[in-house]
Amino acid sequence: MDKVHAGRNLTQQLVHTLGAAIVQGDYPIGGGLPSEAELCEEHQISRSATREAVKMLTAKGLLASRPRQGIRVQSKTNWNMFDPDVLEWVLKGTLTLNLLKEFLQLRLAIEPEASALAAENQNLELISRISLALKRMKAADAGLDDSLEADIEFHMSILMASDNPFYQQLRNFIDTALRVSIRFTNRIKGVQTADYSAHKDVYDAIVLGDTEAARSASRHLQSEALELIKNEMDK
Amino acid sequence: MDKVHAGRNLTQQLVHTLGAAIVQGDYPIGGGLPSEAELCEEHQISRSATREAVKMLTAKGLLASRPRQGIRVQSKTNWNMFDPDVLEWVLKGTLTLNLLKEFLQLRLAIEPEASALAAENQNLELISRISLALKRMKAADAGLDDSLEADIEFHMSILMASDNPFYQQLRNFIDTALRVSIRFTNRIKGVQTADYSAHKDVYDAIVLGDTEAARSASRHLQSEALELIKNEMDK
DNA sequence: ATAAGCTATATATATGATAAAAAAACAAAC
DNA sequence: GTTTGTTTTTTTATCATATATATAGCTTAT
Repeated sequence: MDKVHAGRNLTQQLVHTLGAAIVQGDYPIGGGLPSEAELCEEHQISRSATREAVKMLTAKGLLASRPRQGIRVQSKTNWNMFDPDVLEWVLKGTLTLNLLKEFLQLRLAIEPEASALAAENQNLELISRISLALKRMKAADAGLDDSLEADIEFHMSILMASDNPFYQQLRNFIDTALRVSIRFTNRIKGVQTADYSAHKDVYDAIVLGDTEAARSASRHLQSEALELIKNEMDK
Repeated sequence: MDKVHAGRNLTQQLVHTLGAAIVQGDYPIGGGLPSEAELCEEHQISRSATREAVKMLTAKGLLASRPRQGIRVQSKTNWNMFDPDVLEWVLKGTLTLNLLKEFLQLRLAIEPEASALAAENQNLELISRISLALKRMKAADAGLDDSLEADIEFHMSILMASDNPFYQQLRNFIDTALRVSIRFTNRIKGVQTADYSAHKDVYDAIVLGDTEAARSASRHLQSEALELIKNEMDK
């Protein structure tokens, strides 16, 4: 069995194989994929499984199919970039400094506002999770915990504390992106441990209920990372 | 033929019927849907069509299915809220002032930053589209164009001008949400025509390349709408 | 009591046949 | 010669049925 797809059923295997291939540009946008029958041939699976995979990719905005016209790759503007699968394919397939920059430009919008909401709402239970994540970061500095996991946990708990389902839904999105892009950012500079105090600033502002300070501390944290990438791109 | 679903094939009809029903809470979260076979019975369609619909809803994060366990509704945190279909079902099915507030809290993060990026990038071709939308808004004030369409076009063109694929991808999302929620916001106060000058402020700052002014003008525009909702909720 | 094995039942997969849709080729009318 | 209407053809869409596989719950051996 294909180790990459272990644990998945045939349909899901094909979804991931095709999804990654499409995003990587193996099939021309607007142009056609192999026909249903040819896909069965190529991948040696039944029409049911093939059709179900195509339908799932259609649901994610990557494909469209019509009789006589075949299966076509949709234009990029139709791709559900916020679908964790699609995002993962995009990041793994075409990760560049420029894409990383664009991702950070989005976080620069999201996280400061989420922090501000967290400060405003004062949901103590959700805020305590931020505190725990911060402790994990400190422990990671001392080599007692995983730095990446602690960092992710911190940012996830902020999104949760916003108490807004739209921000909360972005957890999967940011989680996926952080995991994929971390090797990139870490390679550039000693990012992982240097910014504990910057993270603490965000937490402190949230605990105090200082909306404006939370927004600004979080913005500071994000824009530093963004500047790092921009500098790297200028080289 | 069911007029609501005209023009769609059977699979897509079932996707929308089930999607709307799930989001509205017709089926218990975590609990089960009718079995595959029962769904065929109920909707009088074949297993292929039924399975393909279930797979599409699975791709959107609403369902999960396993042998012997059946088809289950996923918890809300797994729903791809940024999928235009899901968003439409959520907004149409459960639109409340609170949900509208949460949506505006997200726009408050996105649009100011998109405006800032637009000002920074100075992509003249994309910026000219904002100008056209603004002209349409003015025309709409004089009854010569559709107010809602012009307003949507304005906000879409700003997202495009950000020149960032993640922001651009939010076009579908914000487009859907604006269309559904407009009857709500219009009902509250004379929102539609009053804010031409506020929109123009955003455009002017972008044209001048004044990043900070663009952010702040856009933020002002969004937060006014948010305050309106909050006041309404306090009544 | 616990773990290995069995059973029942749901989805997963395979395959054949038919329907419907739409592009392309063709024919007719003007 | 261009337009308009019709037929052809190809592809997906749908249906029906058979088989495989996975798993929750039960059974049984130890």
